[in-house]
This record gives sequence, C-alpha cells and structure tokens, in this order.
Amino acid sequence: MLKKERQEFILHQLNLHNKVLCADLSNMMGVSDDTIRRDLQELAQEEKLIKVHGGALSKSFHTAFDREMVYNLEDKHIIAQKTAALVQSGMYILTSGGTSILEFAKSLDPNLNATFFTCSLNAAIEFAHHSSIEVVMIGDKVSKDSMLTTGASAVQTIESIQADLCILGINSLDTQFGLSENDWEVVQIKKAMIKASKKTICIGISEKLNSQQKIKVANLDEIDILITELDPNDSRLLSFKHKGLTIY
Amino acid sequence: MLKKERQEFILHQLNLHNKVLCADLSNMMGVSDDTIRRDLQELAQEEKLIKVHGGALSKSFHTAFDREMVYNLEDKHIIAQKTAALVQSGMYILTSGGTSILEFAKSLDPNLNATFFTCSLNAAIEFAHHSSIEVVMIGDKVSKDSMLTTGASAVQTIESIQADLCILGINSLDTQFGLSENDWEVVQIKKAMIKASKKTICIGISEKLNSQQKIKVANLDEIDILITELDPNDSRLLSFKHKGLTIY
DNA sequence: TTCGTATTTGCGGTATTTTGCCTAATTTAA
DNA sequence: TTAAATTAGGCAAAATACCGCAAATACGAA
Repeated sequence: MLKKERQEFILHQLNLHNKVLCADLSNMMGVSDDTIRRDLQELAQEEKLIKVHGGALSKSFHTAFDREMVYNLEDKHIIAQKTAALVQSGMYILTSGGTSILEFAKSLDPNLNATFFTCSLNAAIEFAHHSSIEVVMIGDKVSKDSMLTTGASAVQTIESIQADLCILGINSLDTQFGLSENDWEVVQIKKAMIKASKKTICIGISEKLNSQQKIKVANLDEIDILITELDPNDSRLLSFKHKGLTIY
Repeated sequence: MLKKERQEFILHQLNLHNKVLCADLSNMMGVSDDTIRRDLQELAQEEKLIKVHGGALSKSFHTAFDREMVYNLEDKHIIAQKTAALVQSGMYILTSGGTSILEFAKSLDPNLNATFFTCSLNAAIEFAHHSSIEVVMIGDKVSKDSMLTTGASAVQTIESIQADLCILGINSLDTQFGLSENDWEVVQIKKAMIKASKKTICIGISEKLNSQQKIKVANLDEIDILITELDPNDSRLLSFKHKGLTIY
C-alpha cells in the first residue's frame, strides 16, 4: 500500500468515525505503529486532522464540538450513557432531535447493530458516524427552527414503521399536562413517533421537568421510561415514578 | 512496445485499479523502472494521474477522497457565485451533495425565494440557514460515505417532482464517458434528479474534468450547463463546449 | 536506401524516501 | 504511585528516485 493511499484511507476513516486510533489503523493496513504515527504527524502538519495521544480527531468534528459549548454537557453525557444502555442489537428505533439526542448518538457503542429512523438532520449525521448502524432519514419540508423534517409526508412515513423504541428529547414534561411542545408541526411528528413504537423513552435534563408548553404531545401514560441526569431515586423524580414511569 | 502504447496501458490499469506500482508495470511490460518512471512523470505533467513515491494514483480516486478537504476553497467560491447567479426567484431546484454544493448554498442571496429539494443532509442544513428558502429533505436510508439519502423511496420521491433546475456536484466528467460516479446508490439518485428537471447544471472544480469513474450517471447531452472555476473561454473547456454544453 | 539528427531507452552511481526496530522519555489510566 | 500504552529520535536496510551518459531506435531528408 502506497503512502498516499494510506493517508487517504486515514482521512476517509476520520470522516466516517470522527476519530481514529493508531493501533486500529496499523492493524487494518498491516504496517507498523510508527508508520501510522508518521502519517498522522504529516497530516496534522498539513492541518488535515488533529493529532492526539493514541490517534487523531477529525478537524470538522473537533471545531464543531468546540463551537457547541453546551452548558449541561456533563449532565447530557450522563443521560446519553443511560440511554445508550437501553438500546439492544437489532432494534428499530425512532428518534427526534435536540442536543440530548445528539449526545446519545455520540455515546452509542460503535459496533451496535441497530436501525435508527429520525427526522433530525443533525441526529442523522451523528448516527451515520457509526459504521454498523443503519440510518434512515425521514424526508419532508425542513423546519428551520428545529432542523427537523415536518409535514404530512413525514407523518405518513412514520406511520408505516413499527419500531421497538421511540426516544424523544424533552422540551417540557409535567405530571399533569404530560409532554408538551411549542411547535405544532413538531408535535405532529412526535405524536406519530410515539404511536409507531412499542415503547417510548423521554430523555432530557431535569430542568425541563415540571414545565409546560402550549401544545400537548402525549399524556404521561403514553410514556414508558424517563431518563434524566439525576439518580433514579432522587426525590424530584418521585411524582413521575408514582405516575407509572420507569426511571433510569 | 511503443511509448504511447505503454502510456495508454498505464492509464488503463489506473482506471481499473486506481493505483499502479512502478515495479509491477516494469515487470508487466518488460521495460526498466526508469522508463516507467519517466512515463509516469510525463503523464503527471499532463495531469492525467498523480505521481507518488513508488507508483501513481488515479486522479478520480484521489479527488474522491479529497472531497471533504477544503483545499480549493477559493475556486469553490467562484463556482458558487456563478451558480448562484443562475438561480431565480420562485424556482424549484433539486441538488445533490458535495462541497461545491455546500459552498453554493452559502452563497445564495438571503432573500431569495426558492424551494430546494436535496438528498444531502449537510446541504439541507446549509439551505435551511436562509430564512426565505424552503428546504425539502428527501428521505431514505443514509449512505455513510456520501451522507446522502439513497434508495428506492428517495428515487420515487424525486420522480414525483417537476423541478426547474437540477444542480449536481461533479465527481468525474469526461467528454466521452460523460458524468460518472463510484457509488451505485448515488448514481440512481442523480439519474432520477436529472430526469425530474428541465435543466441540469454540473458544478465542480476543473480537476474533476477528464476523469472517469466506474458507473455512468449521464451522457454529456443530458447535461445543459457546466460551471467550473475557470474562465468560460479557457481552452480546457473547449472540448465540452464543442459537445454542446453551455459554459459559465 | 543511407545518412544525420532527435528521441528513447537502459545502466551505473549516488541521493532521497520510506519503513521497521530499538531505546528512552512521556503520557494515560487505574 | 505504578504499570501499560504511546511517543520521539536515532539508526539501518530496502526500495525508489534522480542524474548523466552511451547505446539503441525512430524519423525525415537527400
């Protein structure tokens, strides 16, 4: 394998997975670690990637990551881990958008075999970074506020799916009013997603709990599992537990 | 074996395997390494291939992975400007993905009233940044290499559209072989897009010209307009002009 | 044809590049 | 802190590239 070829391959892998490990690459291509390290060094010098201990990161990923200085990143990471643990191999999963979902997408096991359906452009991109995951983008008009596809066609597509799981980011969740949103189009999508799935999981930071928005998406009894950054036994979650939700 | 013959053979091998080694070629043809090296040097000078230590790489192969690199940003900017000038208010436009398309999306007049249909996740996001533009994401399985939705459903959706314009990023364009790609799924999408539009515009840096890939998307006569970073009167575009393409 | 000229080719010698291995220093994770 | 993994730098072997030259070949004109 020629040097240039190797470097193209590395960049390709980087575009696919956003990160590469020296050891993996040397195994895949049958050359020594040293060679890979020298390649990465060169590419880093050409500013085509970012060299880190043990491998390299994609530049676009890194800068995008920096830009997205999410406040509650730590919390969202916890949520993502808990949610990822619930996903099993072979599942068909519907997801909405939002930062919690994006974090979740990043936390997935790289070798997970599952199929994700989503209306969120950004979520689709994140899911697609995992080589063994199938991603289906649900098409329709793009709603600019939420970066979701919304509309009758999207709803219709969702209705034609029978998913194992529906994972929704929370905007507002309330023991009385249930799950609510402000955007009518998005509500239609989420409603359809819940209906099309055997189980519904809501994820989001605890801040979003006990608040309401204009339009109802679902009653609490339509939701099966609630995941926040809090300990499942935290008192703030008690009222939801009493309403029959499983807390993680 | 004549020199011309040899060079033809080399280019043929290159189209087949995307790479050639000096040593292999000299063995196959029974000439010295030096001769091969000199051949490769000449062909590299004519921009027919890319010379690397130990052999050479096909141009299309190299530029295919170079896609995400923002090397030719200046060129792409020029292309984007020219392309944006062709878009008129009220148009329905189909677009593929690729960096040229992304640049184009960024260059659009913020107040333009048009509707864009696309299979590219990234392009959809860029288009959506313009408040007055309608964006329709065409849904289907996400192809990870290209970050495009591909499949029968996407093709079917495209077939139900009657667009004014189809704007495609070039991977390889050749006066003989026409527009070509390496990914079968993507080819199906592009074919459908061309069919669904009154006019087809191909945009891309001139590097991509005079190279071929495995699968044909369209003959030259199916393409109406070609846009590169070069001056429309540049000699390198002459052969395309003679084939009936309008050059901008 | 035959000659002269230009091009092409192969070869030897010398640089340069690439790669793997080694050891010492550094970083990471538990 | 310790143990394991990763890195940096030096070194040597092999492969490859470059240079100049001479032989071989092709080509056009007399």
